[in-house]
Amino acid sequence: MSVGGPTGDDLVEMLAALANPIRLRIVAALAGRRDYVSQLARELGVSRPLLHMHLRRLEAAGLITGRLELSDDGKAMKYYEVTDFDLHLTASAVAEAAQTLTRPDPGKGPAPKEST
Amino acid sequence: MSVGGPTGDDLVEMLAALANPIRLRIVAALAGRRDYVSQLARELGVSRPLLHMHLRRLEAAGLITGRLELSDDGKAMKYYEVTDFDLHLTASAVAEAAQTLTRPDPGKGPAPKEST
DNA sequence: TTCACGTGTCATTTTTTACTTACACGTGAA
DNA sequence: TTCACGTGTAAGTAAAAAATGACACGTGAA
Repeated sequence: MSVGGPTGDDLVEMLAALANPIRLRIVAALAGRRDYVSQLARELGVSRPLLHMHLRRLEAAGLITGRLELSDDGKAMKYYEVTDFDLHLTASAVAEAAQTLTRPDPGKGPAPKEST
Repeated sequence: MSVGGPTGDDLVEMLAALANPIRLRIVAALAGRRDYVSQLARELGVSRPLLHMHLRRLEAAGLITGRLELSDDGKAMKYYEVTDFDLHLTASAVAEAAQTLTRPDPGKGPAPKEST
């Protein structure tokens, strides 16, 4: 067992979170040093509202975490850092995760016909 | 160097391809045995046009490959099978891949202002 | 010929994501 | 008070992904 296993749904969420250039760069930026929102927005060249959205998606997937801190001059800064995620993706790993998928409920019934 | 590395763009494409319940189940289904389109559609309970779209996305990402074969009774069947992909995702691996991202050209200029 | 089963695509709608703009709130310093 | 800098969110639009339905084509068997 490499991963110890996120459920299929969790895996989809993690993959979807990483499957975006901006979010990939966010994770990359936070890989070394933690950072606060406004500063990160400046570094990546994106607007804060947009960054905020991406940060939420990454945090929801469990790839980063953020906490609010008070700086010396009294400002509330939200610092984000990456978690120790470690995903090993192979065909068999995917096969295992897929067993716990609940999302796409195909109705279990007969597949949609078309011609007859 | 762990991965040997898909470029950032390729990585995004692979992740996007896997970040979907149906496609995850397609890979899972093909993990053991190869299969042809119509049969796979029945097994997964999805329409062929939809499956076709997902197969294309997976194949474009290099996760599966398909080839057309002629069955004994003369029918053209397209068989798909998984490739030997092996993605190891960690914060540092992402950081490395992010360096070769070309997609989200932020214009390189000053970050979008808002208040001032 | 017609049916069953295989292949494929085009057109359209529905649903999500991505993104921008504008706003509101709080605090220390000028 | 006003400015600079931090936080967050709501509203609306643009773009991309997902999904459906209707086609067209080919072949062996009834």
